[in-house]
Amino acid sequence: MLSQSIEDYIKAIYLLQQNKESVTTNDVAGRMGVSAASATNMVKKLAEMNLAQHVSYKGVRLTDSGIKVALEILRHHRLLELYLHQALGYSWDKVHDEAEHLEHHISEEFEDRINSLLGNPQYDPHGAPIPSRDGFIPAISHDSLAHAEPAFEYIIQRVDDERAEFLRYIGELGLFPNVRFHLIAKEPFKGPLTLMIGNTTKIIGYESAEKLFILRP
Amino acid sequence: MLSQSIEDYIKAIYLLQQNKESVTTNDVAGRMGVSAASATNMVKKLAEMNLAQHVSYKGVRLTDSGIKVALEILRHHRLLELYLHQALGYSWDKVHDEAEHLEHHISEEFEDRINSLLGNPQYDPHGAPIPSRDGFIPAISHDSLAHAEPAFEYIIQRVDDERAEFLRYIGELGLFPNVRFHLIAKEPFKGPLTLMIGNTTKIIGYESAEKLFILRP
DNA sequence: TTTTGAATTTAGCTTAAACTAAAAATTTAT
DNA sequence: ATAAATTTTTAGTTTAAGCTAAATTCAAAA
Repeated sequence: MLSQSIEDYIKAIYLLQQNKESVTTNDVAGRMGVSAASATNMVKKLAEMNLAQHVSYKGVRLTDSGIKVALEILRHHRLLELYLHQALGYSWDKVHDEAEHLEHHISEEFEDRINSLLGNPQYDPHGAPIPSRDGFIPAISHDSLAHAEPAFEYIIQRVDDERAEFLRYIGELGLFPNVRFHLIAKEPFKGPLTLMIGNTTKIIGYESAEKLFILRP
Repeated sequence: MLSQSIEDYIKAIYLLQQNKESVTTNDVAGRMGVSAASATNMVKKLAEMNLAQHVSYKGVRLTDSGIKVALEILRHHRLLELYLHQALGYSWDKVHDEAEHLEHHISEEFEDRINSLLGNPQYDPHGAPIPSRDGFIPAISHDSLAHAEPAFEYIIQRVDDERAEFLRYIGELGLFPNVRFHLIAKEPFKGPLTLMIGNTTKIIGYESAEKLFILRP
C-alpha cells in the first residue's frame, strides 16, 4: 500500500504533465506546497520505485505504472466528488476538499458501490472526466470559452478550476456543465466576454473564460 | 488536528476502560498491536496533551477531553457503519473494516449529512449505540444471552464482536439486532443454548452467547 | 522478608517525510 | 565566452511513531 504522501505526489505530477511537456521538481514543489528539496527527495524515491523517471536537473515523468496509480487516485477523487454532490447533496464548490481527503482511504468495494449507484458515470460535477476502472479516460474538449467565436452557440463541458470561491462565482453566473449559451460579444485584448443564457446576458472576464471548456452543440 | 494514530489510541483506551476498571499500558499495546514500549510512549504523550491521566506502573484513564475525542471518533465509526450498510448495501460483516479507515477522514459536514439521511439514528448495524453529537450515549442492555433464563422470550439488542467471521456465523443463525426468540434450554457448565426463532430451533455456543446482549420485549 | 518473575518504563536506534542552508549545475545576459 | 542569476540537488537536522534490549518497579511465592 502506498502512503498518502506518495499518492499525492503522483497525482500532482500527473496533473502537471497534462499541461506541460516537461515537469520540473520545482513545479512539483510548487503544487505540493513543499520545499524544492523535499520534492527532489520524493521524486528520487518515486524513480526508485519505478513509478517515475527522473533526470537530474531536467525533470520528471511518470512511468506507465505511475500513470496507472495516478488514474486510480483520480478515479477515486472524481467519483467521490460526484457522489458527494448527487447522493449527499454537497454544493459543487465543497466537493473537492472532502474528496481530496477521502480519495486515499476508500476501498475498491466502496469505489465499485458508489460507481454502480451513480450508474458508471463519465464526468464529475465540474465536467472532469472520470477514468474508468481499467484506466481509460473519456474524451474531453480542450477549447476554452476564451477562444470561442462570437455569434455561435456553445455548451459548457467543463469548469477546470477547483477553487471554491471561483466555483461559487461561476455557479452564480449559471455556467455549469451542460448549460447552453450564445456568445454575444468578445472584447479584444483579453477583455471580457458577453454571453446570453436563456434570455439573460452575463459578462465574464477573460481569465475566467479560459477555465471554461466548451463544445458546439 | 489529531493524528490518526493518536485517535486510534484514544479509541482503544476508551473501549478498554468500558470493560475494565483499570487499563494498563500493556492492555493498550495488546489492543493496538504494538510493543509495550510504544504504548507507554504514546500514553505519556496523551497525558502531556491532557487527553489522559497516566500513573507510572499503574495505568491510564482518559480525561474528560479524552473521552470527548473518543466519542467523536466512535460516532464517526458507527454512523459510517450504518451508512455503509443502509445506503451502500454493505453486508454487516464488512462495515467495520471500511469504517475503521474512514472514521478519521470525514468532515463534520459529512457526518451531519449522513446522520440526517439516516434520520439521526441511535444504533449501528450491530446494535452498538451511536454517541450523539454532544456526547450522549443511548442506553444499552448489558445482559448477555449466556445468562438468560430458559422459557422466556427475548430480543437481541446488540452483537458485541466485530470480527467478520463471527458476524457471518451469527448472521447465518439469524441473530441480528431486533430479532425475537425464545430461550428453550440452557446446558449447565458453559454449555450450548437452544433457541427458537419463529418456528425453527438454533443451537449456539456459550462463548458466542456471551457476545449477544438481550432485552425482555 | 527476601527472592524471583512479570509488567512497565527508559534508553537508544530506525524510517519516512518534512525542513534549511550550502553546493552544484544550468540558463541567461553581458 | 564568461559572469551572474536561477534552478536543482546534496548534506545535515527535525519530528512522529515505531522497534529492541536493558533497566526498573511491583507483586507473588518461598
